[in-house]
Amino acid sequence: MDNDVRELRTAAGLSQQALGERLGVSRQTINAIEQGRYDPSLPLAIRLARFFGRAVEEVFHCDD
Amino acid sequence: MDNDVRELRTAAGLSQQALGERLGVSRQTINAIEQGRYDPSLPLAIRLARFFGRAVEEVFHCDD
DNA sequence: CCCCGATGTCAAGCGAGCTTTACATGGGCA
DNA sequence: TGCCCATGTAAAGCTCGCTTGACATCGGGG
Repeated sequence: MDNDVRELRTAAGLSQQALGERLGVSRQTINAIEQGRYDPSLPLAIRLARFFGRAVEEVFHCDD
Repeated sequence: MDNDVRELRTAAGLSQQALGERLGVSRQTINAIEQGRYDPSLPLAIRLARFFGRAVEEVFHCDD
């Protein structure tokens, strides 16, 4: 399950810290998601996608 | 965070057990999600939405 | 050179997601 | 009546999602 969070975030000109604050999570959480260390919870995934104006499926890609 | 899983499942004529088997999770997991006892993980949410031919956001509604 | 913002990462801790096993209820059908 | 399917629920256990706090590195600007 990889994702486009880093590309979308940098394209938006935001730091991991800034994005975390906008979404109500810590910068470590954003970092872990970008690195693929774990998947976000469903509510966080929806907030992330909505923040970038994309569908969840467009931001998070299942590898199967 | 409520969802339309029960409606979609019954419309598809499937039992909780049958749906769980199709998606690779237990029937208790399907039951808990339908009852809103907890949210599915992101990969399971994507599998559920895809199974019913919907977008994740169409099946799972954030209450905010 | 020193400072600072941005990133990477670790450890400890807590609650959520999911499992298996098990027991209870209600409905339909022989 | 008895059986079976579907559903609801509970306990115990494991891993994951996320937190705070901390420390390390790198690059740029004074």
